[in-house]
Amino acid sequence: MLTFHLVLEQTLGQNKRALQKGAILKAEGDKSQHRFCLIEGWLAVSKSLQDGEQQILDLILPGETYDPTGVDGNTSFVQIEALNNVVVIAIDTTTWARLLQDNPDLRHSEMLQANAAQARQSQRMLRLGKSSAETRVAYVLIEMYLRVTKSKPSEIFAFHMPMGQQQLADFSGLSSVHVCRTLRRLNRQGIITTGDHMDICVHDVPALVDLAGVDLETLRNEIVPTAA
Amino acid sequence: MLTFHLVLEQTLGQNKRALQKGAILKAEGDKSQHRFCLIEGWLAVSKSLQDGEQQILDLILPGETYDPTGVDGNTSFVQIEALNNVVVIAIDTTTWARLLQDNPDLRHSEMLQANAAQARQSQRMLRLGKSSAETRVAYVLIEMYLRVTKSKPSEIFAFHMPMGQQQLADFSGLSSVHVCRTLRRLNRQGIITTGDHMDICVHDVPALVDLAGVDLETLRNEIVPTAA
DNA sequence: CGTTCAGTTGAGTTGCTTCAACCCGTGTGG
DNA sequence: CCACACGGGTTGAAGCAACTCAACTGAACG
Repeated sequence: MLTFHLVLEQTLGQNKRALQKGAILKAEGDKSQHRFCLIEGWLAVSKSLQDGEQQILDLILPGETYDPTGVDGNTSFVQIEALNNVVVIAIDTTTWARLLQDNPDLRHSEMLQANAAQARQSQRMLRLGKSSAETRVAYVLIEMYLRVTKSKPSEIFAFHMPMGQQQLADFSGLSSVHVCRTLRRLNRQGIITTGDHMDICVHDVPALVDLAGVDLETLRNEIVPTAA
Repeated sequence: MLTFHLVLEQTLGQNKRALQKGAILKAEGDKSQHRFCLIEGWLAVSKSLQDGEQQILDLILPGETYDPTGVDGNTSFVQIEALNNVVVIAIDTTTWARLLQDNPDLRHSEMLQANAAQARQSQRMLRLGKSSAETRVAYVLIEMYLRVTKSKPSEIFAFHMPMGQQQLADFSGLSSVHVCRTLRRLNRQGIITTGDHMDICVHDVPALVDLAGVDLETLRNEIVPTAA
């Protein structure tokens, strides 16, 4: 991951773009496709039905990359939104390919990243299809907990998610009202406390892990690419 | 796709394996990872909760490939099951990498394939999170219709899915009972007819497409890699 | 001080699930 | 050849989890 930052900052620092919270990411160049490399802030990748309902497919954290290109190599079928103020580097795909070619470490780390993303998506899909609201919310909290604290000492059980309850709802496939209730219930049971604007503090990790229906270490290996 | 078959048959025909309906695919070699290339039959990639509930994440059709490798490059976090009698070729990952290296066409087609798979998964996730049972079932039917008939003349509106209602339920995130009801309703409305063991015949494509909440041609471009 | 917007809570509704019974085609053993 | 069990699909009845609608709160902001 460090490698990643260094390489990019050095070679492509000039392509850096800062975007306000709520901004929609679009490739700027006319037709050329881009891969987005996130330096700061969070992105949400989402897709929506014609009736306006949207589902957040994945969240992207600093140090990760994303390419919204569709099959036809032209249209993008997803929407990317900045959840807070972000800094991204947009690299057109041919340049990116060259970078990968030249830098085995980057190639390796990107592969791990892709595998992890796939695993996360599978986990969420499983819960979307077969789990209760409580499990879905608990799982999202655990996943984000693991991803946020991946490099930090693991005694910290508090983190911040820059998103509202509506967005958490769009991520976990629930209504915002029900997300609220569920969060409140977890609060009352003393499992977590929620602070200003999605500051999450997990008090009872085992309980939350249990609700989420996961094994913490197994999930970490599956989902967080650092370890490998 | 044809390229794909030819290349593989020629170079790796000896690794072919035939498996009975219901068999679980496992890498056979001790520790080495494999990519599975499906020649005949259908595969289901699934994941399950500890309580036994399982979600089918994707279906794999002849001509497609799948690599179940997890982040740690060791454990697989998904299960692969043969939905009917299948023939697969298992290629260990280093050989596969060499194949990709040497064969630009294969590389290209695999990239399209991967994009399409990603797009399909996004579509399903969207519906899993935000849609009614009717929409989910209709979408699955449309998706499989497009994938099955991709190369065939598009006047054929009938196809076969080698899976039971329980499996369709695991795929669409519903109970088997409700899948049954939904299918029955579509029958009564004259939109489809279901025959022996999941023979699907679509009579009113526009209606089904409408229920699924998609545009047929847009979806085809997004999901079926042949066109590009 | 009024407006706005996210979060919270209650009340009522509904879509899907669960449970259970039943049907029917297939296979199997007496 | 019949009897029987078995598994998948079908249908009804009842329950419940999550949704919608709507009202209220409180913080943020002009």
